[in-house]
Amino acid sequence: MKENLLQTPTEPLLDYFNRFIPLSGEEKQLVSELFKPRLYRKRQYVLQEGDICVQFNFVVRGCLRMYKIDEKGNTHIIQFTAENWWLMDIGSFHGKTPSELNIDALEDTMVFQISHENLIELYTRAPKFNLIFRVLIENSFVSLQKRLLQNISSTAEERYLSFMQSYSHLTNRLPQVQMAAFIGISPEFLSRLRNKQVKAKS
Amino acid sequence: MKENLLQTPTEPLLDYFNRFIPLSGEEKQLVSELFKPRLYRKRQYVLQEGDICVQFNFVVRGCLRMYKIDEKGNTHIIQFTAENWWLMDIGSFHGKTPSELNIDALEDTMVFQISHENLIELYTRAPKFNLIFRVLIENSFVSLQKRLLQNISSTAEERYLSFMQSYSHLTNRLPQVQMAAFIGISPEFLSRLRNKQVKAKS
DNA sequence: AACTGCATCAAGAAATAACATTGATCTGGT
DNA sequence: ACCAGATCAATGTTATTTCTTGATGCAGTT
Repeated sequence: MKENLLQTPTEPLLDYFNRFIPLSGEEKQLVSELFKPRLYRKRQYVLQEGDICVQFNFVVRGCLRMYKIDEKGNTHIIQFTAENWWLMDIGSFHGKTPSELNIDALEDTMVFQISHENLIELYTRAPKFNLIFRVLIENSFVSLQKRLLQNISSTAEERYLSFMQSYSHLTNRLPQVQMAAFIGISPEFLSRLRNKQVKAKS
Repeated sequence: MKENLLQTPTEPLLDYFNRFIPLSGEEKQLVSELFKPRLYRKRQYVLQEGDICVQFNFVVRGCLRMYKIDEKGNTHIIQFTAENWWLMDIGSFHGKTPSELNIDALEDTMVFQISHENLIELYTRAPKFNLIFRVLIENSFVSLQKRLLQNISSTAEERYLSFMQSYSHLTNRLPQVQMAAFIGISPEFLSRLRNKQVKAKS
């Protein structure tokens, strides 16, 4: 019957920032005030197509996915986000426009969220965060570009191998259907690829 | 990979109102405009402690539960809501104050929701709904009172038996853990009670 | 025309998670 | 000392999710 949770202080988040640049007491205080904890359960939507993305999310534990569903009903995963990473639909968040993407939880997931409004306040009252978030975005940008390149230049098998390398921390946590939707192949074909790998090794 | 849904018209809701008091075409129109369909999957939150309850929910199919988690982490279920019933945290809804309660789905559940704002509009443009919702609330109030009385005056076994009677339509649909949390006993003890009943009958 | 790289569909198998039962032991109130 | 009920741990039982496999199809190569 224990279903309690959510009573968590902002520590993991503060630790995260601190590893970036040490924060002053005041800044910590600000973070604690402006970020709100929230629990999403497996399969729960964090953002649904058509809604405006109004929260910037930091995952404390669990795992989220951001994806698009095409006209045929197929799911294409843009990003997995597990512990100590950020996620939102930047376009929708900054443009305040309806999102074409969905975000939902692959596991029970605890996040800290900051609203657009509060983020602006954070920037104003502690300009240091401009730097922090700039670096964050730059990192994300780089890995996005890398992935794009990967994608347009490789076969399914190559993409699979590369995924296994880059996401080694997630590969035994994610269902294969989800990996397939990330790599861009059918789950059945992924199953066959893995099979082949195993056989090749013996 | 098909994850589409939600294309339902407002019919079940209109039927429901119609059985109460026949609606005019205009009123039907209003209902269709102001209530929005929404699908919650099993275990998804409809309302989370600390949020303001901004929607009045009518369950079309599936089942919701409203509950409180106490300091020890124990869950106490206030209400189950299945087909053709209403659910929300009235206090939070009207007072626009953060709720102390949670609502989540015990099955995949389809609801029609009306926001506070739109409900006011509904009352203004079709005063007949004042009557309808008054009667609704009165009914709920009566059964709540009944339950309270039950609760303070009976042993676990009596409460169990009474539950089985009053909720006969739900008893083979709800997991026993949930019934236990409603009746206010441990799931183990509920299991023993049932066992006893079975034996008593033979 | 045949071959390669993938998709789709359907059916089972395997793994995991949710739920239920049972025994043992404990507790607070009569 | 007894009763109503809790708690803990182990085990059994379903369901649900995930994975694999075979059959078949199709669009581009070769």
